Amino acid sequence: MRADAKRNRDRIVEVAREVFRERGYDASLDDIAKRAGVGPGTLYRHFPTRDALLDAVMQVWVDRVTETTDKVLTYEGPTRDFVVGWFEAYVALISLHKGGPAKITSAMGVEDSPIATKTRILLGATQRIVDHLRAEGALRDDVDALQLCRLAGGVAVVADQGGLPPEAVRPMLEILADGVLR
Amino acid sequence: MRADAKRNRDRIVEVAREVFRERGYDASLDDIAKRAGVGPGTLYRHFPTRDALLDAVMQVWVDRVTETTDKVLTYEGPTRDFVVGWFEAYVALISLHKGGPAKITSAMGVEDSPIATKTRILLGATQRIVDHLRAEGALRDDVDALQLCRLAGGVAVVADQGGLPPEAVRPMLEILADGVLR
DNA sequence: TTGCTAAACGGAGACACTCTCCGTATGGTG
DNA sequence: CACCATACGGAGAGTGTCTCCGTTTAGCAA
Repeated sequence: MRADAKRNRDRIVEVAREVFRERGYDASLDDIAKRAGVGPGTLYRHFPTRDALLDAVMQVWVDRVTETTDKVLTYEGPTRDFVVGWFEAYVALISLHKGGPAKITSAMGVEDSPIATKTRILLGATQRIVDHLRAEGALRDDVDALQLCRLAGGVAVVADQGGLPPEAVRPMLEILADGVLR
Repeated sequence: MRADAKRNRDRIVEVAREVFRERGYDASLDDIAKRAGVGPGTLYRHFPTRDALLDAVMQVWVDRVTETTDKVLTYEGPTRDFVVGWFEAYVALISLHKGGPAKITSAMGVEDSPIATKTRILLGATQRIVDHLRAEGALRDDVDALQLCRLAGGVAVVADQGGLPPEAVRPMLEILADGVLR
C-alpha cells in the first residue's frame, strides 16, 4: 500500500471512530470523509460499505475484549456474581457506540456477516467463560456461548436503544444469570 | 372528515400494512403513497411522521393483544410452561413486521414516545400476567412487568434482526422464564 | 535527477428518500 | 347551484449514498 493511501486510511478510521461515538452508527459517511479531509470516493474505495468501516474502527477494541475476559476470569467469589460480572463486561464491550449492540448481536452466529471477525472474537471470549463455568458444573447443560451472547446482546440492544441507565440494566442481567445457572 | 379524505386515509393505512410487512419498517413512504395512488403530500398530511403511520397500522393489532392475553391466562399447567407460553405469545405479537421488536421495545417505558399508546397496551397485558403469577407467589419479588417486556423484547429484537428460527428462540425464552421465577 | 506508470485521489453528479409548499380541485352545505 | 373550507398531489429543496472518471502523485528504474 502506498504511503499516502495508508495515511488517508488511518485518518478515516480515526475520524470515523470519533464520529460513530458522537453521532451513532448512522452518521453520514460523506461527512466523515469531509472531516477526514478526503473525498467520498477515497472513503468508499477503502471501505466499500459502512460495515467495512465499522470493522476497521473496531480493530483496537479486539484487544480490549481479551483483556477484559482475562480480568473477569480472575474473579474469585460467588458464581452468580461472576456471571453477572461477565454480562456487564460483555454489555459494556458491545455498547461502545450507539447502534453497536444491535449491529453486533444480529450478526452473532452469522458466518458471512461483514463483521464476522468481531463476533467470532466475542463468541470465543464467551466460550472461555462457558468453559470455566462448565468446569465448576455451574452451568445448565442446554446453554451454550451463542445463547449467552444473544441473551446479553438482547439486553444491551434494549438498553442502547431505550437509553437505559446501568441501574436498570443490572437487574435484567441478574435475571439472565439466574436463568442460565443450575 | 370529508369522505374523500377518509377514503384516502384508509387506503394508505391498508397499503402501509402490506408494505411494512413485506419490506420492513424502513420502507419508503413516498413509495407507499404512490402505491396507494396518492401524492406524498396527502400521506404526510394524514401522518406527519413515520411513527404516526405505524401507529395507525397497528390499531387492529391492539385487539389481538387482549385476545391473546385472555387465551394465555386460561392455560392450566406448570407455571414454567405458562410463562414460556406468554413469552412466545409476546414475541409473536411484537414481531408482526420486520423492525417491529426494536421499535416497540425501545419505546417501552418511554412516556412521550409516538407509539406510547401501543407500549402501554403491551405493558398492561404483561401486568395481567404478572398479577396472575404474583397470586401464585411464583414470581421473584424484584421482577416487574416492564422488565419482562424488555427481556422478552430483547430476545425478539435479536431474533428479528438475526432472522432466527423459532427453535432458536424458545430455549432463550425458557432461560428467561427460569430466571424470573422463584 | 528525471521520466514513467500504476495507484490513489476527490469531487461532480446520478439516484433515492424525506418532507414542504402552494396552486388546483372538490365535497358538502346554505 | 354557488361558495369555500377542506383536501389533493406534485414539483422541488434538502440530505445522504455511492460511482465514475479525469487528475494527481508516490515510488521506482534508468
